[in-house]
This record gives sequence, C-alpha cells and structure tokens, in this order.
Amino acid sequence: MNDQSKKIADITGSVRVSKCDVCAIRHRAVCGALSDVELSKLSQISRQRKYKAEQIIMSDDEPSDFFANIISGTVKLTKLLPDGRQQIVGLQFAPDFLGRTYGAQIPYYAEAATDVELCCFPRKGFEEILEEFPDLENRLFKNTLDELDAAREWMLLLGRKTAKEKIASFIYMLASRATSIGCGHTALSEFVSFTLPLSRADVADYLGLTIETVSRQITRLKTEGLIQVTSNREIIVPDLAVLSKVAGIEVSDLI
Amino acid sequence: MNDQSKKIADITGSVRVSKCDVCAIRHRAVCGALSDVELSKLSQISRQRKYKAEQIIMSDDEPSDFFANIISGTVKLTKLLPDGRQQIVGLQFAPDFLGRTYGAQIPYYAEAATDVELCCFPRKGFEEILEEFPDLENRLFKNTLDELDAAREWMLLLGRKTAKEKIASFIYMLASRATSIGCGHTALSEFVSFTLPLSRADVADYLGLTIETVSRQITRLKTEGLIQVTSNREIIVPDLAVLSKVAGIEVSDLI
DNA sequence: CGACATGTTGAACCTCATCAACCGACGTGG
DNA sequence: CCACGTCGGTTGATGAGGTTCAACATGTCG
Repeated sequence: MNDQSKKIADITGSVRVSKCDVCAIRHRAVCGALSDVELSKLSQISRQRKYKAEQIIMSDDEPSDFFANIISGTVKLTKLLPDGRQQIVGLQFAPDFLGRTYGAQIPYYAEAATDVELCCFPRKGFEEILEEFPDLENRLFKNTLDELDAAREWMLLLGRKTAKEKIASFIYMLASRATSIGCGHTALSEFVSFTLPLSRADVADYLGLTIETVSRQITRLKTEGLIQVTSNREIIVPDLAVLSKVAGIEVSDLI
Repeated sequence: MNDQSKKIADITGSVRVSKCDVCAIRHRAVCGALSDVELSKLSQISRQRKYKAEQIIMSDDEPSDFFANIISGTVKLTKLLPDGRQQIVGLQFAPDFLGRTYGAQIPYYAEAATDVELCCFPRKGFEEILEEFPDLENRLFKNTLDELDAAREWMLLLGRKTAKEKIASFIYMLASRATSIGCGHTALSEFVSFTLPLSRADVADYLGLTIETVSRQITRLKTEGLIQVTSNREIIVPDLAVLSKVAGIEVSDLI
C-alpha cells in the first residue's frame, strides 16, 4: 500500500566495545544507572556502529533487533503521510537512547541527520539485563517522561506558534543545549555559538514549515540582529534572553 | 510575568474508596498490575473525587500532591503561550493515569473537559507503593511509551495535515475508541456513533485551529457524507475506512 | 421572555505554501 | 583548467488555506 517506506541501511561494520570506562557518554547515558559489574555484562553484548548522514537506522515497517545509545551525531525521528509529507517528531543527540523497549515495532523512522556513532545492544540481551536491573528500567522510564514533555512542548510549537516563533524556538533550544553542555549553566544573556545539526529541509520538517519559509525567517532574525549566521550551519546568538522572548518561551525566573 | 496562569479547583469532596473489586476500571487501569494484597494497600490511601467541566485538576505552576486514575469523563492537558494562545497536548479518558511520577511539577495543566470522576492517590503514599512493586512502575512505563507514541502521531497531524485532515483524524480517533470499547474490534467499515467529549473551542485547541475553521470543516465533512451530525456533540461515522483515508491514516491491513 | 453561551456562516485579510528563478559551492569529466 | 551538472540555500511573485472580525442562529436558564 505505502510505497513511501524507507529501507534500513546495511550494516557496514560493527566493532566490539572494549571499555565502557573510557566511553565519552558513560555517565550521562542510561548505562550510568548500572554498577561496574552490571556494566561489564552489558558491554559484553555491545557493538559500536557508524552511520552516514541520511542513512536509516530503524524503520517504521521492519522490527529492529537492537537498541542503542548515541555516542555522537544527531538522529531524527520522522513520520510520513501516505502522500510523502514528512514530519520530524523527535531529535536525539548523544547520549540519548534509541529504540522502544516492549514491542519491537516503532511507529516512526530513526534516521541519521548527521554522521552518527552508536553503541548498539541486541534486543534480546538488553531486555534480559533490563529485567535483571530495575535501576536501568527506571532510568529509561525517566528518559521517556522527559521525551514526552519535550514532545508536548513541540506540539505547542507546531499547533500555535508563528513561523518566526518556530525558528526562534528551534534556535533557542539548540543554543541552550550548546551552553549547558559546555559548562554547567551559563548566564542567560550570553553569547552562544553552535552548529546546526540539520539541513534547511530537515529544519522545515521539524517545524512543520517549508524550506523557503525557514530560509526567509532565518534571514529575518538575522536582519533583526537576533542571530548571526556565519556559514549556513553556523549560528551565533548574541542574547539568549531576547531570543527566548521572540520564541514565546517563558524563561522561569532563574538567577 | 505570566498572568495567564490557571488556578487549581478547590476540592469539594473526596470519598474513601470502598472496594476496588467493583471498580469499573479495575482491570484496564494501572492498578491492574497489582495483586489483591497490593491493591488493598493502594485502596487504603485512595480517595474518589469529582470535578465539574472546566475545573483545573493539576497546574503547571503549583506542584500537585496526588496522582489519579480517571474513572469517568475526559481530561485535557493544555499548554499556554505567554499571550494566551492555547494548545491541548493530550486527551485522557478512563482508565488513564494522571500525573507525573518523579518530580512533582508537570509542564502543563490538567483540566476537566467534561465532568470527571477520579480515583486519587496521595503522592507520597503512591510513590512508596511504586518502589515496593516494580510491576506497577513497569505498567506506568508502558503507559508512558504509548502516550509518547500518541504525542508523536499528533505532532504529524499538527505539523503536516490540512484542516480537513485534522478534523477527520480527530473524529477517526474518537470513533475507533468508541468501537474498540464497545466490543473488541469491530469490522472497519462499520457504522459508529459517539459523543464528542469536547467543545468546538477545545477541538480547535487540540487541532491547532480556530473554532471557525473547525465548524466549517465539520460541516464540510457532513455535506460530503463522511459523517452525520445529529446534535452538536453527537457524531455518526457511516464508514470508518473512508474517513481514515481522508484523515491520511495508513490503516495497517487488519483482518 | 430576554440574556448569555455555544456554534455557524460570511467577507476581508494575511501568513505561509507554491512555483520559479537564481546563486554559490562542489565534484566530475572532457 | 574550465564547462557542466548537481545540490543546498536564497529570493521573488503569486495564490490558497486558514485566521480574523462580524453578524447571525440555536439552545439553555433564570
């Protein structure tokens, strides 16, 4: 019926995971819930894999036989309408968890937005470990709650924000991520620069717009001095607080 | 800053829960994960409460001290922009669970869309039981995963569907619920009738439209024969399959 | 009955989508 | 080396879908 389906990328290579303790995402990822003993059990079955940008990692219509942590890169979760219209329903970065426990089918595609490195766990083995260590499940649960909050925040954006507000919100989100990763929380009114992990087309699909509108609104924010665009993918935000206002985001009165 | 806040309704009365085994939602609700012994422990601390339509059950800006199962009625989860624009980010029916475990704050309002009956559990007591019985947490986790899927489905609707498709999707969703509740799964091409649990204004807020557009598109579906509208809130769908096509929903080739 | 809330219908307007041309960067092959 | 095609992005002109504002209809309750 639906010929809009996308095919999962062939797995080109997968490397045994040697040591988790040198892993860059060790503490922030779900594995952070595990003790050393448990972790070594998990590392036994883990394999590292790389995907090129635009490759499909998991698919709507094929059950996937593994879960994964994102080590580096950006993964987009997309959904399709029968006629090909597309919506990105989630963006995932390191150290996010990929895949849906309980039920092998996921109702979306997971695609590499940039080049991506994953730490993959075979479904069966991971589920066994999951049953054994409730802390891990608890961690995944909390993760899912946060994802749900983010999804709902995005529903507000998609349903009620203007094109300009959408772009501002998107850039604000990425800029906040960039600051909080660098060094705890920086002051709100600070100069932030970062790299867009998405093409204009992907930004459009994430915000429910067209590429033309995305382009126009970005230049608009640029001429209004709210952002600076050095290259196509390099953005500078001189003042986060101002941007957040344009984005229609209540900045909870932080210090 | 934000004067758009909403106030939680005063609690008019709360009744001791007598027996869970006569509860209408006993098996479908999260409590279904508990054995009789555990359940009696939970029922010790449960209280039944009623809310009138439009009353606020939980609020964005006040931590709520309880969780709840919906016994009857419809609850809408709403979010606000600083200027008052509103988006419904979730609809919950019996026997859904209300509230966010781990962290007392929820980033939305829970409001009674119709008159609502809840079975409420004080936060502290419920969290204790939660730690004691992993099955309960597991059930809540699965619930949350389903909610996340639903939220993402709605993101596709909000971002990419036309007004007509939005209305069709919304009606299709409610009609499917109505059939699956009645008696397992009925055949796809069947006559379904049900009551809208939302006002036009709420429908608009759920679909990211205005009331006028909602009204117009409903009459359009009516004139096209896709639905019949007996009273304002009573809808008949003569053929679910046809409606699903207009809604842009892939009906997974079921039997 | 009149007042008020909820929903419908009409007309004008505006934001964003569509269609199309264009630009610069990049890679390829003659 | 440069012509060429391609790809990602920008810009312009036009139009449609949905919003806005306003009037009207219907239903409910005192």
